[in-house]
Amino acid sequence: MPEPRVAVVLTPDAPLFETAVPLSVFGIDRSDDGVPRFETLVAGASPGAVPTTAGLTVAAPYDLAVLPTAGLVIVPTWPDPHRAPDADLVEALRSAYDAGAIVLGLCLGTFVLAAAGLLDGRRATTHWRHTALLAERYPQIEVDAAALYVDEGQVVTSAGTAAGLDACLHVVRREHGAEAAAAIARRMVVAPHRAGGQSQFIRPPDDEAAGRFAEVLEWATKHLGESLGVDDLQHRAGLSRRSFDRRFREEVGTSPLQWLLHQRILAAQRLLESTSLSVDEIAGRCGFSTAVSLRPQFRRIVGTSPRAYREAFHTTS
DNA sequence: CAGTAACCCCGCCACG
DNA sequence: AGCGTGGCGGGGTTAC
Repeated sequence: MPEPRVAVVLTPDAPLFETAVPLSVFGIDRSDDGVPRFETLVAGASPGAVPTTAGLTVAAPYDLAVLPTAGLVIVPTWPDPHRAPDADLVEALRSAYDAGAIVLGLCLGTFVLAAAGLLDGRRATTHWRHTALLAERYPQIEVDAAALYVDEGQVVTSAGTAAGLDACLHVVRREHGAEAAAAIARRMVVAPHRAGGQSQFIRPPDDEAAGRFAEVLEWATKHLGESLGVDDLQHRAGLSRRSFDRRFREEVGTSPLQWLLHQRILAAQRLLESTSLSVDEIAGRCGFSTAVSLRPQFRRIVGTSPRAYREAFHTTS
């Protein structure tokens, strides 16, 4: 099987962070973690070197001709929502779409997709500062200002900056499975599921079962202190134990207990960062019976002891 | 650290 | 045949 080809558009006056987000997800070889390798091509929207918002200048090795050859095309940003995208970018995007490519617009990249007509009659989102402008200029788009990202199948759009990361991971998950997405998230050291909960997620409307699953996960993160077991989650999901285990791995990319342990450790890290509670107290609040049971898990997942973590956090920031 | 009890979780397979 | 479900077994992991 050939490596899936991903094209990332380098836009004029590129905001560096937004451009780097999809490259960090797709452009790094993590095949040693079981993640598929992507052939990631950076395509310049205009020839030559491009200045970035970070003050440095970058050059793209490819041009817009590669867009129609890619299976996934990402427009990470656009410099200014009032500025109309160039005709050749719009055209390249359209032919990529017509060739069957998935098109992903992050942040203001949504405006480029809109200009290409790819969002007509669909739901979409963009950076919260410009959702009103998007809705005003494109009344045929159903703008969802509350969504982190919106999945319309062949077209996916995300809200500002960091939500682009969620959208990229979502596409990996959809196309290559939760296990691959979880592995990437782990390597990038981001939470595979936003701490804020699943309520921000806009899922495909037909995905009822997955929505129920998400509800259970959100409930679990709010009751970590009650030392829930896997059977508590299973019971709430209303599935048999066997089906719950199976579905959990498909949906989340890890086993229920391992997920729970990760959530507990994440909670412990937050408390270590933001409070001066004793490790014992923190252990209790995160669902460990004592600090004794917290410590080995903390070391396994974070790599240090709770105390060392707290100290390092406060001296680094 | 060591021992034991409890729990997890995934292959296997029968069932609808 | 194909597909999702769920009981069972038990090696492996985790809790105390």
